[in-house]
Amino acid sequence: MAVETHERRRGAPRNEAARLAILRATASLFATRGYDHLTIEGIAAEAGVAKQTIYRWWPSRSALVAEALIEGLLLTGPFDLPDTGDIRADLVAWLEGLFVFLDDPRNNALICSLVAAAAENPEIGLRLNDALGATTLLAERLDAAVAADDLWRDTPVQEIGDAVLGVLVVRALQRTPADPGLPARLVRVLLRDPAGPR
Amino acid sequence: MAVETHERRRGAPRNEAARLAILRATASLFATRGYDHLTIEGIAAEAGVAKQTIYRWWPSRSALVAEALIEGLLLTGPFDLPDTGDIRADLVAWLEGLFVFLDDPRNNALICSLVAAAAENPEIGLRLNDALGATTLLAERLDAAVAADDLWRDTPVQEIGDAVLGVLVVRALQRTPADPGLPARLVRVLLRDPAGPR
Amino acid sequence: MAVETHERRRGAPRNEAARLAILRATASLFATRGYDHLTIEGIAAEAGVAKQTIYRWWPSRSALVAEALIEGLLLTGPFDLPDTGDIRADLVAWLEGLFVFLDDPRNNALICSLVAAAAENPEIGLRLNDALGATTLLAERLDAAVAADDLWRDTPVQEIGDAVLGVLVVRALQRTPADPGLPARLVRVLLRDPAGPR
Amino acid sequence: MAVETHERRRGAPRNEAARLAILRATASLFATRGYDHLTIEGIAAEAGVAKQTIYRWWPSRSALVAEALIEGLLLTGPFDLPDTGDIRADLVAWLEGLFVFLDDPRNNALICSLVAAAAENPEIGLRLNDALGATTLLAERLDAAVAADDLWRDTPVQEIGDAVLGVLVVRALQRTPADPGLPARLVRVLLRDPAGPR
DNA sequence: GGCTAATCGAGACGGTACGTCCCGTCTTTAG
DNA sequence: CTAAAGACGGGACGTACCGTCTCGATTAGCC
Repeated sequence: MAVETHERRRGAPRNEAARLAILRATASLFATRGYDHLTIEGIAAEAGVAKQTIYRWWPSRSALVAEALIEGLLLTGPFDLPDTGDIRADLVAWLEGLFVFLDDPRNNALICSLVAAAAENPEIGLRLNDALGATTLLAERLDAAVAADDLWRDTPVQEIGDAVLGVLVVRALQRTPADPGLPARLVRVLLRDPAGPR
Repeated sequence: MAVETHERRRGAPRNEAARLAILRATASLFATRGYDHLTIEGIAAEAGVAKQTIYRWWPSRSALVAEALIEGLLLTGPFDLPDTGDIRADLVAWLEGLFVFLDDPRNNALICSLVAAAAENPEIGLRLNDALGATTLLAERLDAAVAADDLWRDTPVQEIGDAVLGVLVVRALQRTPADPGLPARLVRVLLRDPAGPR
Repeated sequence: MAVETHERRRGAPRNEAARLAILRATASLFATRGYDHLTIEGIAAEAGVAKQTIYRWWPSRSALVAEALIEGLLLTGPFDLPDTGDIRADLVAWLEGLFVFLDDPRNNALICSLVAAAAENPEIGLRLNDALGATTLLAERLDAAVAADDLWRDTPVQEIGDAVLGVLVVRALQRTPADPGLPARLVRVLLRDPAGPR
Repeated sequence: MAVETHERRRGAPRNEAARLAILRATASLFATRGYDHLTIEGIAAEAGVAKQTIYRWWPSRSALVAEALIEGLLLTGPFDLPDTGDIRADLVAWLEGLFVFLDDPRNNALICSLVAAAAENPEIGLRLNDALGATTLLAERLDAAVAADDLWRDTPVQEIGDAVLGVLVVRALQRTPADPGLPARLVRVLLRDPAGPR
């Protein structure tokens, strides 16, 4: 019978309060100052912690950001994806919400900072989908729509998710405000209705 | 007309050799060391130039990168977009080339560095399209295809370009190698053939 | 004709005010806190100077102390060596002054700190003689006394100086207060009068 | 009558093996790395002991050195003081041995390290005499010589010992190699023969 | 030709953050 | 109660760059 022997190490165990304080300080400073300007010393000071305690558990600044992102401390999402039965209308509404979010320069800067962090740490790139809901919410909804025959059977759900996230990232990097028709046009491209106009 | 308004100042004129040496040093160090690790002092040393000469003409590190990008010193492209008459096949071939490019970790790192620089400087984000050919090449080709009735009249060319660039960026940030079918699936999503299977 | 071409280096010249502020801060902190507890960061802060400015010109903490010692910022001396014609009486008086100086714990600590610094940096050891006057004052006086036939012709002046300094150092390290007869006994040993008692 | 007053505490008794390992590690690291560079963590690692075990029994780094010195782990002496009947010749020979010892830079560094430790801890200063034999050996010999009427009755034995030790310390701090005549000149100063030349 | 103004190299400077080392204390498991 | 293990807050280390500045040297236009 597989007893969990769990060979307990000697010495004081890791201080969970310190870990949380560090991640929270990371999130707070990341949001207010951006990824550049985010310093280990600043985090340590904000968290009331010695620098070495950070270096003991995280190999880099970007790893801190990745963990804070995973813990949901960086992006408050999810951005609700409505379910009215019309998959295209729902998607347009969801994208409109995202573009409104991006219109606030502070949010735009937040996304840019996340992208900068992702450029240093692949894990952040991988988690960006989840964090913005492009994977969890969108993929589930698309899968359901495919199952309900609202979309073609061979719809490449993964690629659509990447494209949505990609457009968001690219527009965030360009700091161009979205024009009102953008969400609809995007949906028209990504979920082209076969009965649509030639 | 066209009077030489350029009111000639007194004193020594700007040293073009220094300007070029600086941009070349920027490009070289950017390619080898990445955007983080790119330092003004390093560029000055590599270019055999005083720091002040850099600060005199560029406001920031990212401005240097932007100018080097514009001058075509960072990305050797363009990645040729073939023209066989079949817009979808051409696009698939072009994307395959880009994903092969991204499969080399050094190129992937280069793109990530560019994205990191873009996160600091919107101009770099705007130039990324051009640099990767997503605007110039792709948009022209799509416009031509629309004109030739190979694509719907209302095809949102701009959005497709953003989506293509976005997918490339997102996959670069995730460092995931592309599977062989990806280019075809992407083209199927973005340029859905209305005569395709339901 | 030997013109002093004095090949002038380019770049800003060394800031003499900063140099002095650093040495003065060194002296001040050395006197108040002791050699251990003397930190580069503390000196930089006290002098209102960047750390790098210190590291640019001095290789180590002990080099700072050595230069401060040479500049006469550490020991206020000289401890006057009286000249009444009686070399032995003069020496006794001088030593009494030195032992009174050592009786103050702060002065004792100062000497111990200097010895600690000398243990790291030979130059400090070499300058200790001068700083305490054991070389300049004492040696001159002894030489004069030899010339005046008040001491044997073969009196090893250098060794007497070392012995005097050595006794002071050893007693400082032991923190033993000097008993009143010590100076006289020392002089009796070092400048034994041939007509003295057997 | 020798009652065992040593009120036996509860719990595990002090681990003598650990104590010895710590002192031996102290001595080893002190000899190889010097007093600065001697760290509690280094000693603990070398001795295979927890830091707390050191802090439980010794108040400071210098106390460790003091105890290692007392246990004879730091200086291998004694440097034999020959006894040929001629006190002056014996002393010259003994001093020559000491200066030869000091001529090896590693020994010189060892003495400097001891002096640095003494600057922090008076006890080490007090033990230095014993350790170098300046007290035990020299003082006994001088006392015997006085008793045998080879030296004046009022010879200040203590001061001569301090002077010898002092000269050694000062020359060690100056890192000046001794010239061949130094021991003889020192003995001439310290044990001046009244029948000597004027 | 002298004057003024700008550029350029070199590099000193005050400052910030880096990542590492070690301090002395505390907390846990083991004996 | 001792001991090994090791986490912790703290402080200083020596280094790397930042962006600004002060130099001497050079190169133009202007009187």
